[in-house]
Amino acid sequence: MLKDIIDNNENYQPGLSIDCVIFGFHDNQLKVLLIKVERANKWSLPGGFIPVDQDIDTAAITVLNSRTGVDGVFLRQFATFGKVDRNKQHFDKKTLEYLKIEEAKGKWLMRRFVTIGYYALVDFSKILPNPIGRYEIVEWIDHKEVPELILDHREILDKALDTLRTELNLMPIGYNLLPEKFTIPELQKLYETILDKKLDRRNFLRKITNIGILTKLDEKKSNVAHKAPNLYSFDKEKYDEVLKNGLNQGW
Amino acid sequence: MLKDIIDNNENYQPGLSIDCVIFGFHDNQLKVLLIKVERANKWSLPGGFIPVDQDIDTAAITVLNSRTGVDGVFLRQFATFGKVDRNKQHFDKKTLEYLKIEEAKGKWLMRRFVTIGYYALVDFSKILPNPIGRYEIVEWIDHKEVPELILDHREILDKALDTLRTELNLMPIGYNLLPEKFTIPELQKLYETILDKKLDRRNFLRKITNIGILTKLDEKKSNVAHKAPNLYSFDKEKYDEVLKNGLNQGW
DNA sequence: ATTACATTGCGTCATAATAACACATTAACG
DNA sequence: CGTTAATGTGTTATTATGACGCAATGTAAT
Repeated sequence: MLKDIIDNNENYQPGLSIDCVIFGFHDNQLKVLLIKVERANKWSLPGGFIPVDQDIDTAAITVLNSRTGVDGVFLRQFATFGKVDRNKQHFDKKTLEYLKIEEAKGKWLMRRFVTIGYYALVDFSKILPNPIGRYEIVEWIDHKEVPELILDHREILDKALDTLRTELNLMPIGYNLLPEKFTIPELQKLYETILDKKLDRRNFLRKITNIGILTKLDEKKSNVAHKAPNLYSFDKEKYDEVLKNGLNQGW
Repeated sequence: MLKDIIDNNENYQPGLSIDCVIFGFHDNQLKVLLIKVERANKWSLPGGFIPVDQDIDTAAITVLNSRTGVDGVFLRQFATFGKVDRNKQHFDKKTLEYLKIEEAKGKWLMRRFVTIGYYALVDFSKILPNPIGRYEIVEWIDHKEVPELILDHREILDKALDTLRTELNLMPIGYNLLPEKFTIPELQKLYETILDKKLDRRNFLRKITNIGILTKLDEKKSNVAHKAPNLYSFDKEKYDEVLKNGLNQGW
């Protein structure tokens, strides 16, 4: 991958990259898909470069798809990061030597890269994290236990989560993060996890059902301790409508 | 400006630009600062390039400042635009010939540029639109009467307005768009203009004052037809607090 | 079997926010 | 000096929200 880009850097948008914050939900935890290259001791967000003949949104889809195998999911640009020194230490001379990249060829890697941040919401159960090459580790990590990340990836992740929190007030969420059938308590946990605060069960039920995007199924969750909760699914049509028009108009 | 960039394109971030949507409010109209180069028959958003030794936010401030003379105002990144063909027609061979740019030197201008969009809110009365060079026309234009724009600038403008509308529900607005002293009806007109819908006077007053960011002055607007409205100012401290914490939490 | 217990489902009530509207007040103007 | 077109203040009905109570349900311990 990197070799391809170095040998053919004319084919890629110079000085630009894409980084994806891929969110999943599992075990009542909001997880983030992170990548570790064996030689490094820090993790990073899955990212990539932009072919000159692709829209940036298309390039983002490619990044997401190459790591998760899924497409057609929720993927949204949220911010672009371009501090002067954001990748100063990343591709320095030492690293180039380590990677056996000729200095002339790798010089452009040492310049400042501006990166466009996208965040994705995916169904954890449908994803098989996909390492590219032998030396790469791809893992879901609880967003509360994210280790040190390279460059400004921590800032990017924080901003993504912040955006998600804000957009939670403007749009419905869950369709892309939960399996097809789910319970209200599960959906509530998702909200609580993202917002990092407790919500009242009863008020949550009222508010979420009032939106009119849920279909109550004639089926209960099985194999659970205590009272079996009812299963729900999203009414895709109404969900998409609300997603388009937004909720909580305000004015 | 362009000549400087062509001669020293090593000093600028390649393939990247910045475009600013600068909003002002005057005569009950939401105005946008647009630029027309004499040779062209289309208008464009004020934009610029990114020096390799500057943060992108800093470069955006520079663009805003060079056209308006103001700084320290509200300036916010809202989206990045990078469709493959977004500047296909802009710097084609013909244009390079017209501008007397050698093809070798101008070649990089013909490639796809990705542009980072910022929007600014400024006090109309404090701005003297500032043309750079003799052949440039800078003008405030009512957002409802914006003529044809170059490239995808129409899309950028629309997205900026859309973002502003959404953020109106999340933050207070007006401090940067209105003069120091203003009336409630003026503030309401601002909201109505941005949202493009009528609001009820009495409900607006209640809601806006309940936010707790307004100071009622012991002074009335003079020289007005009909009953003289009271003057208000923003309580900067409380305003900034709300701006930071947001309003309409939702969940 | 019976009981304890954690969790779900449904409901209540007080309070706050919102939408729709009535009426008095003010200043310019003919 | 009354008309007119604004502003300022208040009222009411409806809806949304926040804080709870209590019964129902299924698991697990006795």
